[in-house]
Amino acid sequence: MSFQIPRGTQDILPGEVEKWQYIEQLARDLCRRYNYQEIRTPMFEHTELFLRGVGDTTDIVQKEMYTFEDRGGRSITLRPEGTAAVVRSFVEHKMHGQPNQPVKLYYIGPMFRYERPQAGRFRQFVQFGVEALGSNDPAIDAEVIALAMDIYQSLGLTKLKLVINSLGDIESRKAHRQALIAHFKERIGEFCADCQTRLEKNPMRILDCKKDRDHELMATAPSILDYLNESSRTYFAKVQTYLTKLGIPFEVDPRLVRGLDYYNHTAFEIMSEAEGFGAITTLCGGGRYNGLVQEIGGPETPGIGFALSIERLLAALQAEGISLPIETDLDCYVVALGEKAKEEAVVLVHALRQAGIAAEKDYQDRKVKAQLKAADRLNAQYVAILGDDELEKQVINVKNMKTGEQTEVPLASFVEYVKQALV
RNA sequence: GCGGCUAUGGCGAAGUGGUUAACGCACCAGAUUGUGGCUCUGGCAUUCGUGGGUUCGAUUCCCACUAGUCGCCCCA
Repeated sequence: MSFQIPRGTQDILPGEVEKWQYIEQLARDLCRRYNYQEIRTPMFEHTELFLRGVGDTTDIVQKEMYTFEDRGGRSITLRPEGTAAVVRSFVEHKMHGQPNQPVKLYYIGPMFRYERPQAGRFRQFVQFGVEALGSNDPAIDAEVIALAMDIYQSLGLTKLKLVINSLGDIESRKAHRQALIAHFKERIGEFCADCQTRLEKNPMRILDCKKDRDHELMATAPSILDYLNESSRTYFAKVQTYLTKLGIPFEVDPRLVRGLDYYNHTAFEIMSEAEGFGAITTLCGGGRYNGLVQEIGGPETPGIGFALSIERLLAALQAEGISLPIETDLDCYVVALGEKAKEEAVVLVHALRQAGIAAEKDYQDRKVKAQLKAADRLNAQYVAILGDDELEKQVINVKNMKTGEQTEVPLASFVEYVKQALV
């Protein structure tokens, strides 16, 4: 009997995990600069939260949730996204009453969606996301977008495309919805089955259809931008002004519609335009969700955020041929030959480690040559060789692996010597 | 949820209805009885994703399942 990892999940092994750590660290550092603080919420929540938060007409809720009943008879769901939980926590802990407004939070952790795995799509994947709650200033929209771009650019990605749109406020959306229905209604029979059901449920999504994108009615469809009321239009214009001032290039795409129900006003996506990136090009998606806090039971509070997947970020790095500056070198490898020396090596390695030096020794009872080879494989900067001869003289031979130079050092000052040499 | 392709040692990858399953990398050992990265020599799959079927005989043919992969839907 042997076991396999569950479908759509992955083990991140040494050699790969360092990249994750690097990216996570970078994201955390940037959040500090932008003054976003980490929040950690559970990996599962009451199912109802997602029904209300994400929206029960969305695909995520309708067919992608990991939902189960726990032993207490509660319906529990592994979180498919991060925003609903953050907002839940915001409301539950009454963060709207905190002195520092807006409340700026970030999270990083696994999300779960029951989907068919594909390039850049997993059943468990890691999202990094931020949420800014409590401000209606278009500047915060620009800040959130800037932070997302900053992460990608700090990693060296260049083939990026930022697409933004405004979905308007409730009033604007309503007007647009009516216009869309009127536009498509008579000839909806010429569209795909999905679009036909979308007409009544969420006509905006028709614009996002991949199958019918070339239909003549698509080009002439009423654009949300023409239905934005005064305040929505002003808001969107301001966001664009800020982005321009920040030197962030963007493209307005009136057909950008996000799949989660809670979005309004600013919506954006960052895509990779790298060659051979595959069918899924979206690296990051986000937008404003001004009604969500209330929907979750809190006071009327505006909010905006985004989420990006580390898996796709890594894929984009690979597509652009970028390798991260990851250090895994070992400082010192202690080679020992002979029983006495082996015993002493145990002590020496420990002493090195206590002094803050990354040290290793052999545990496979290998010959000197093989131990050197192991040290070489570990990219050891120095190798310290200890045999009976050295022990007798109370010295140890320290070899610089780059230059090949070897120095005889008194055992008493060995740790200090290595420490100095490494500087 | 739907469709295409794939599944052979740690990795990559040949191959055949029939006694020993190429090769490369990696790994181990030796040449070099205490010194790495080069070279040479040798070693390293009771077994070809799992289960079932066809057959005298299957890793090779068929079916199912599982998984990967690419695409659709959707999304991060």
